[in-house]
Amino acid sequence: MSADKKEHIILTAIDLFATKGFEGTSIREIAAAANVNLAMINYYFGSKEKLFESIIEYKASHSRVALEELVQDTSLSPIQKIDATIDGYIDRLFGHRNFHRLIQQELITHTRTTLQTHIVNNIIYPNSRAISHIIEEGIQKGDFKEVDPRLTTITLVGTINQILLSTRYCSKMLSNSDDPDYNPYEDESVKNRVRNHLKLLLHEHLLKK
Amino acid sequence: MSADKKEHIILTAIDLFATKGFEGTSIREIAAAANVNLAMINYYFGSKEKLFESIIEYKASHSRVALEELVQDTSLSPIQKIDATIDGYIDRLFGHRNFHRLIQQELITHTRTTLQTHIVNNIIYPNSRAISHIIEEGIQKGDFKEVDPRLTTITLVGTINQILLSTRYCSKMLSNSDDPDYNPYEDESVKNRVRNHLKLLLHEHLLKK
Amino acid sequence: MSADKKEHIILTAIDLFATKGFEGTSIREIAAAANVNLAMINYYFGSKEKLFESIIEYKASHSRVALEELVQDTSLSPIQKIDATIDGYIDRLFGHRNFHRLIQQELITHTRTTLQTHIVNNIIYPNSRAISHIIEEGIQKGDFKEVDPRLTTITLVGTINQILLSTRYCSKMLSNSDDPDYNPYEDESVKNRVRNHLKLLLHEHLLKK
Amino acid sequence: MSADKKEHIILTAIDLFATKGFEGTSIREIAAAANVNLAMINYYFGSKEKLFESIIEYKASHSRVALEELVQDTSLSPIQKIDATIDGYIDRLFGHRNFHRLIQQELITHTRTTLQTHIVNNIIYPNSRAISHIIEEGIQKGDFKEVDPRLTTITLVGTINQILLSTRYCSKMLSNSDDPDYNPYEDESVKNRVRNHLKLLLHEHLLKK
DNA sequence: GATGAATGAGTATTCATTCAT
DNA sequence: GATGAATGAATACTCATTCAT
Repeated sequence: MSADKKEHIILTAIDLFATKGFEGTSIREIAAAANVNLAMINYYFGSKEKLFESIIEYKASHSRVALEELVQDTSLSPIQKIDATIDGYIDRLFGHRNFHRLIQQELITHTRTTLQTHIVNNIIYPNSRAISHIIEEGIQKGDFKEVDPRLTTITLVGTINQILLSTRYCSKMLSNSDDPDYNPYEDESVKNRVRNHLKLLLHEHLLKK
Repeated sequence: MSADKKEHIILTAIDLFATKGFEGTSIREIAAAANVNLAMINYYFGSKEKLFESIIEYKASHSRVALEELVQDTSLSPIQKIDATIDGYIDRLFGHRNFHRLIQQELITHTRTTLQTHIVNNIIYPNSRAISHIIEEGIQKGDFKEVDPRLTTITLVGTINQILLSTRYCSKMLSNSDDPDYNPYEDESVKNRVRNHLKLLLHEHLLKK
Repeated sequence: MSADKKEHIILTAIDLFATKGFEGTSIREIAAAANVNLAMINYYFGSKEKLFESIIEYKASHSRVALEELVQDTSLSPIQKIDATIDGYIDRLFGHRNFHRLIQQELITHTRTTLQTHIVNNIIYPNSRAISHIIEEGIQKGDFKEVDPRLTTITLVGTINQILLSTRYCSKMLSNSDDPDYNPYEDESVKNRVRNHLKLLLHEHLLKK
Repeated sequence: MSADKKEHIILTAIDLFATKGFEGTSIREIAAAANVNLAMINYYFGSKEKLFESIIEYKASHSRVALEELVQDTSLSPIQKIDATIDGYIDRLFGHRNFHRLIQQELITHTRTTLQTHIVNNIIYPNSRAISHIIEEGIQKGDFKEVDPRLTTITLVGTINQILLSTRYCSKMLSNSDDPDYNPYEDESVKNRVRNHLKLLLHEHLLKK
């Protein structure tokens, strides 16, 4: 099968899984939505579960986070790294919100434990730890106050996740909108507002006066 | 059927739905786990979906949030209300984390739109709005800075949600533990740490110097 | 489900499995032939494999062989026991030839090893050993010659099995018939011929002159 | 395709079919085990069923039984022919037991009727009839008693078949062994024992005193 | 001639739900 | 009111086979 077709199936599956959940999506639906033969999905991915794993793998390799490099960049001050992290996170997660929701769902439930361990150990935790390292570096350098680096990281990540959690909730909270067609994640003013809020919040929390 | 039995089924279902997702849980499993007849669940709740709605309803009525009252309490200052909110949220959500995860799952996915609208409109949004009101009150009174009340609310709620998201992630982040049997949510030191972090964070963010 | 219906399914399945093999028979076919709902078979037997096991169990309990008693019967001489065994075997196996073929198929193939072990250890081997015991008793008593008891048993059992193996082969060999509708197993003259042959053969082989 | 490759596929298929049955074996498995392309099997043999037929054909032509010649050999007495038959059968069938089991399976079940007819008419029955002819010749010559030639043949063939039926049964009966790795068919002492038993048995049965 | 890719029809099994009692 | 039995529709998956290259 062409790599294109494989990618097409994966992208289709991400949207469906994100929208209806893993168990709530049948490979029939995926096949229909991707306009490919039902048997081919099993033929090429092996099983529904392996398709899921392929999605994780695909995304992990295609949207590799630049956080590690950021941590080791010596040309930036800690607070500049925090700002860059906020900007990068918002751009990336808002853009890939369906995949992000997929991951969130997988983390909430306790089925497929080994896959979950993989996601935490190789995707989620490394990112969070990188942010924590930046904060620890700032503390060490004397730029930042003696905050709780892990919980500060969780606040940063959690704020964005809370926004991405539900379109409906986000629309109501940030735009007072009940319009089901309004997409707050592609509204630049919303993104800017989130960026400013997080930067303000973390500057106050981290920087010594 | 006795109300007790009904409650028993609901509590059993919450745990299963939270752990395996709505579509990932069969009413057979619920019947077996609750030790009741399979047909009885349909007989009393009507359908699997209606059982889900009953869970929402039951929880909404049994753990009604005291936030509305808090907002209107004139004996407390805004920052005292914020502190009380943090304490209350942590206690309540950590204690009912399975139901909370259930709600989160429902919000992430887009199936059962009307139920989701119900949850957002009647449970999640009112709570968030109440917190926002407290912040707005603090701004109006001149106690708080001119922050973004909605996003500050989202930070408060999102931080706790991020912690509740995944036991595994939480254990690694807050206790450096890979032990699958360790339950961070019943570790008082973890709860205290979260409380202190959030209060420090929000005091800095909200209070004028 | 009524025991009758369960039995009906089992009897239908025996015929189909015997005719088309285990993997060659679908539970769809069984359901159709037994005129029951497809899902009910899985509902009551658990799986196709468990249905197979139920067949074994059912037959084992319904056609318990009287061989053990025969062995310990002190009123009969060893050669009388051999004759009784021949008569009993022919009647029973000719009558239940489809179940018998089922067992044979299961023994030839090496799938479902544990079930096969069960069949050999609990059904086939005990019967053969009982016959061997009779022969050993005859040798010990001085009635029989010093033959190989195990191989003599195999000859007895193998002769009958060879006849039951294939209707077509049996018809050609014993009746010179190519008529596909002719059933040699319900032809009394065939049964008699087999009985006489086996008795003559074994008398010569076993009895001292 | 080279004849070698074709033969390789056939030999691989014999083992798989014998072990797991015709319907229990997929051509995918055969392709994988023979290390050839899946499509090639269909391409060269036409279909799974035709592959089966090719196996029959291949074996029939490669292990053509010398029985016909034996019958017409005038230099041997009837009892010498019987002895030669016993020796030849044991050697050949023990050596090709997988192919033999394949044939047995095909005879037990009633699927593929025309193929079965072919096997009976062209392979099994001619062999059995040849043996019967030897016996009839012995009777005619006055060497043998007036036994039932057909049933005596069945006893000869049936005894060997019963031994070949199941490794497990054979091991338990002839070696009191439960060791799954023990192969009684390559144990020379077992073969000798069978030879001696059959010769003794048939000499007594056939030869006039 | 040989084969990777594709597919329609099939498999066993599980599901939520209904119904007769 | 309560429940064992039953069922139609769906599930993931596998199959032998075909076909374009």
